[in-house]
Amino acid sequence: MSEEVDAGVTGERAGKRVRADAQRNTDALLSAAAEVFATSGVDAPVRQITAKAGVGAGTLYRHFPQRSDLIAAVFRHEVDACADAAPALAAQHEPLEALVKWLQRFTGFIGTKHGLSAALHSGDPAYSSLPAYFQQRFVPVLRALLDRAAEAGEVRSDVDPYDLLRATANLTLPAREDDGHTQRMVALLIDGLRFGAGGTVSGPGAG
Amino acid sequence: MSEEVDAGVTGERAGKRVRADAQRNTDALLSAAAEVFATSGVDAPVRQITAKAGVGAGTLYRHFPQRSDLIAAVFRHEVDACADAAPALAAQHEPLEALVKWLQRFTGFIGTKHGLSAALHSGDPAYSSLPAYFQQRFVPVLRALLDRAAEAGEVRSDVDPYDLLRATANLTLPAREDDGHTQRMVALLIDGLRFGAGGTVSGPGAG
DNA sequence: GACGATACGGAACAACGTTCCGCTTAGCAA
DNA sequence: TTGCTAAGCGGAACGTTGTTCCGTATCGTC
Repeated sequence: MSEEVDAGVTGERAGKRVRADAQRNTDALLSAAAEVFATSGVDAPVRQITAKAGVGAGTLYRHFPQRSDLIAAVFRHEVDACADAAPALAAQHEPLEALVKWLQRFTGFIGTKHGLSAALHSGDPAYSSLPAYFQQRFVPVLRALLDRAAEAGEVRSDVDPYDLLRATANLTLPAREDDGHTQRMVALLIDGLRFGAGGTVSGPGAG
Repeated sequence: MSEEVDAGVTGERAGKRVRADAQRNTDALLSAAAEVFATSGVDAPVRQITAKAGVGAGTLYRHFPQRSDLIAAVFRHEVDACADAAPALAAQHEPLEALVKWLQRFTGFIGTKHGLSAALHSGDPAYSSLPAYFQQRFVPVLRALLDRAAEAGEVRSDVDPYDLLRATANLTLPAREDDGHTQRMVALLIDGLRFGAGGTVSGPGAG
């Protein structure tokens, strides 16, 4: 799932040995960047990251020539964690409930990524690999949840998972403080999914 | 509708006479900013605007101490134009159709404002006046459309206009190219509105 | 035409992303 | 252990940005 994307970032390529200090600094940078991104967003000053990691600017640019490389590396495991949560939810809950709960989990994940949306849509080709990874991890997960709910007759079957993924992310990312707006609007989207579904129609309120 | 927001930006305050060169430069800056914003987004370098306007940096900061002042002044008439389109739509179309058509008009307006979303949600208090103006112009307009459609039994009545406004804008702004995603997702939102409404339930597809 | 108030322009400053290069250090061989 | 070499390191330095400041130019009036 991450054969090409990984190479050149973590430095654990097959044919080359990595010097110990290089690996150490890479890890320190990833750790520091994760903290700084969560605190100040992905647009945080580079020097803030290098200072926290205790390395020079040159070191950062050696390991992550593109800023997107650093961002991608930091977020990849969070993406994986969110995607991997879906099977458990599907096993524990009814189809619609599992779908709703995973979307809530997804909004929780996206909600901490301030500034990421702007970066993704900045038009800078350096960020082009990020949406691809998001997509290839999340689309199958959401498709499975949607299909299961559709087979149960609880949601309609004509909605593209990628559409719903983008829409949910777009609704979530711009929120600064959690005033319930995101949850209400995602619930509204889910009601839209249920509208006209084959199953029983009970009433609004998906969450 | 714009008593407080206007003062101090256009320079046409009541008690003070404005020097001719000051007014000339204000107009030149507004005109230049409008062009630059449309071309390079609202994050365009300040010097690009001052150069096009043929003024110094000091002149810009004198007339627009906050960057948001300039942005607000440039976009205000576009906001007004969009808001003012609602009554005509309401007069020409059925309640639900008028609501849908105005939301489409609204997405068209928002769709050209690349970078504005990031600015609005950057957390910088300097931009706090912009959402206020958007809100005070658009919320009453959308509320009227929603109320009319709700009275006709075509949509539910428990949706806050401001919520719907933000959601639609959030769905629209991040789009780089128009692949129909925004229209599909706004249609899904509208289906969510129709879900559980008092009137007849016909089937999905609001557009 | 002269005067005071107002506004102008661009140099100057601070903070940023990014590059570059002399120095350090890890890894290996003897 | 010692010495060698290539890889890697740190931070100074550069260009670009937003923003401020102040000597100078201009406007409006007498």
